[in-house]
Amino acid sequence: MLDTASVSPLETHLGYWLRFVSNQVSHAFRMRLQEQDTTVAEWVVLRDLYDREATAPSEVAERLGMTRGAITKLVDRLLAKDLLTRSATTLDRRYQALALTPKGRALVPALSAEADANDADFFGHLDPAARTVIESVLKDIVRRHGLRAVPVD
Amino acid sequence: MLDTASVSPLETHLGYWLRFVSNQVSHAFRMRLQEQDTTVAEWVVLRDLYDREATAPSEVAERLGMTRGAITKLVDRLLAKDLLTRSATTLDRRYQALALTPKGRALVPALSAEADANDADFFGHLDPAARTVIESVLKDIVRRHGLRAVPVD
DNA sequence: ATGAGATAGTTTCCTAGTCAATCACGAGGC
DNA sequence: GCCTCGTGATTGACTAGGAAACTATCTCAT
Repeated sequence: MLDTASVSPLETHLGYWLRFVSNQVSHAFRMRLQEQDTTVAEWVVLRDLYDREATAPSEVAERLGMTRGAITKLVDRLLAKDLLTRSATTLDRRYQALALTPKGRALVPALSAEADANDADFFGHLDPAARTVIESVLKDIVRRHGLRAVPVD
Repeated sequence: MLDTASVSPLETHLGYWLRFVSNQVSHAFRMRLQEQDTTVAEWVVLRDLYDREATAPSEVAERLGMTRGAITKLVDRLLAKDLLTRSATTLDRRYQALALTPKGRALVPALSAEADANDADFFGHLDPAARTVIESVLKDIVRRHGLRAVPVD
């Protein structure tokens, strides 16, 4: 018999279950988006741009918790798909202005519906009390630890 | 003013908060493990091997929800660190036997302590009732949706 | 016994990130 | 007015993992 006394099982950690469920939710969402030829990262950027007139890549990076390099590449892909535009700004030529194209703007509600459906699929059955507990605990943890922004994956 | 009426904010999704917190927990854990020169994926494999005499790579892959290819590479790294051994089995020469080295075995409790500390850091303050609610809800969701195994990242 | 699949592991190619170096631009001290 | 320094964006090197092709081995029906 192996001596395993000093090591607690992974399943005793709440973080384990959190990650497990979170990954399943994300994976299911990824599958949904795949049918719309979109990735989760792309969705998050499109969503971020949806309620702003125009915004700089570095601001998007900041809000989404990604590096500027990642945003550059992500934006390249979205440009290729004609979902957004990247244009120079007049005031400070270092900055770029990102904005959705009509095509990009039109896509967001459809993706948003997938997000809603996915969330309902996993959490729709929760009774309101439980949902409230979870939501407030998670937000509280974010408040305690979390200054950093939206993680993507 | 932009027309954003039809699109619900991300923050209304429980999955958003779940991912947010889960990523923060994972990130903090990654930082802890980094000080021990270990990655999360390595930890999970070591932990998996800890309470088994020996096991085949494909079984590890199955249990951890990774591909066999990923395990091959992960095992290569762990071999290089002298944390486990890979040896042929006599009965079926396709199979390999993975087992911890003494060094690997000795490392696990230290890593486990980090995992405990990390979990306590994020969830230690929860009152038992809230913790119970969350745990049971998460496990219930896994039961409903989740046949797939432990996600790594 | 042998040939057709099934299975274990490895390898190759691809993707999507990070990090660090670099380039372009602007601001502020002198 | 310049020079230095900070900042925005891009690029290249690197990493970890997935998908699928490939190799070796085993199993089983004939």
